[in-house]
Amino acid sequence: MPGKILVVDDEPAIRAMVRFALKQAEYTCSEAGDATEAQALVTADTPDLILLDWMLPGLSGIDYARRLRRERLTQNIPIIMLTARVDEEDKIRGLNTGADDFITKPFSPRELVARVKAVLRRMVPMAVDEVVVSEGLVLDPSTHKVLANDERLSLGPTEFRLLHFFMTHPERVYSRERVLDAVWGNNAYIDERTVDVHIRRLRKALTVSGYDRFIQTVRGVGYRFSGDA
Amino acid sequence: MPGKILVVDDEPAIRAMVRFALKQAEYTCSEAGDATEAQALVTADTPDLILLDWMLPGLSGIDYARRLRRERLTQNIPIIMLTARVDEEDKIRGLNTGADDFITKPFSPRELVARVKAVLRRMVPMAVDEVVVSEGLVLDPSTHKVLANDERLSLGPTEFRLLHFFMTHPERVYSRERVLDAVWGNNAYIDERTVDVHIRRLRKALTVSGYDRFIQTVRGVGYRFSGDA
DNA sequence: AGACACTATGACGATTTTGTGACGGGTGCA
DNA sequence: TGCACCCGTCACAAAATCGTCATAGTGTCT
Repeated sequence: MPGKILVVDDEPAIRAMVRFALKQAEYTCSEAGDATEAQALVTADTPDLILLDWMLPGLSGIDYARRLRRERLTQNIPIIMLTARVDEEDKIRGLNTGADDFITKPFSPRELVARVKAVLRRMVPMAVDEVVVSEGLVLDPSTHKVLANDERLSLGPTEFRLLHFFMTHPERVYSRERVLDAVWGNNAYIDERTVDVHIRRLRKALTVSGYDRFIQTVRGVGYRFSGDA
Repeated sequence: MPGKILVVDDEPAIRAMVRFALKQAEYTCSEAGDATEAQALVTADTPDLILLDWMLPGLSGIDYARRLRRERLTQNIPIIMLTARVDEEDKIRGLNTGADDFITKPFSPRELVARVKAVLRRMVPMAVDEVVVSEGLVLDPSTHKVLANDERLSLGPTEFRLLHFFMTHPERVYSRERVLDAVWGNNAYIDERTVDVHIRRLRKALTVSGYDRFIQTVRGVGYRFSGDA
């Protein structure tokens, strides 16, 4: 399950509490005391969610949130604002921060985790899959796009899953049965030959950019995805 | 926690109990015995949350909730429905009331306050008024206008929110379920295919200026907003 | 070479998914 | 009250994808 969370607050006590609560819920978290520190951590290892204190020394939480929203790389990261008092909430709300939620101090660990879960569930779409790359072949599950040498190629759902499976399990031969389990699901009543057909379709799609050679047939055993012939 | 809460119930005993419990938790509250009274109070001083009895003399709680949801000014106010018996809950749930939570009578003051707190906490800022731009497409939430190549195009409220969502979450694929959550709200009981229809309407609106290509359908998964084909 | 086993490929009908126009209901406004 | 608009749902059309089959092709072993 996903969960790198960045906590930005200048009060160590708060950070400690938050860290404890998040650990409890099996989230990993990193901490920063101000926007500068935070930015360093963000670029180093992009978090899945940011807990951001409203009042920060230096660049304020609001301004930092705006900045994050403007940058392409970070604009999809959900932000939860931490505010000291409730009446600040309305103020902030009117200030075009891109906050996805607010938590008012003081808050309980339970409350914190509940909100984090809610926001992650709502904002982070689908699975937090990683982009898979293999010698010029790029497969991105979150955008559902496949690029072969910067050239976009279109695959059907099954072909997409098939390629995804092979790209994440390269250099190894898989029997048709195993492929069926992995790509179609562990309990599909599908003829094994069907795998051949989809391999064929996938190959055809990859051929236009010369990547069909990546899919190799191992006679009597199955198929393998590999960079070398 | 400041919170103006409107209690709508025709039984004075219930109102008294609720009033007491809420005062205890430092909420201010106003009371109404039917929808007409309630509406007067709502327009006079918009509450932060409404406790609404299911059965009311005159306009029923369900109908009143629906009405509140439809009006722009009140559609963001969370509503907690009070029901007499548990099995009514499912019934109401299926009726597209916009209720955010349910409480079954009889209930303890403790439970009441807990639910009220929870719902208020869950309130997510809907208005993030920042102009969003994407390759000649300009969307301004504050004026509620959309420009495509300086050409004004008119969208319905839902289409507007849909476009806003996609423009602020580009590239990624979103399932119909996610889109419903994000655009219609987390607790709308709406058929998933409705998303298709609104996508269709949005596409038609964008077509005149050639921006319909931005909305791509990913078969078997959902939709994506992206500049490149 | 010939037989055999396995794989590649194109076609086809069936199924699933999406696009689209229409309808009825509801609301706000004149 | 009548009108204009917007919404959610439906039924049907259109399109994409799927799984299977028949057949051709390829490799392997004797």
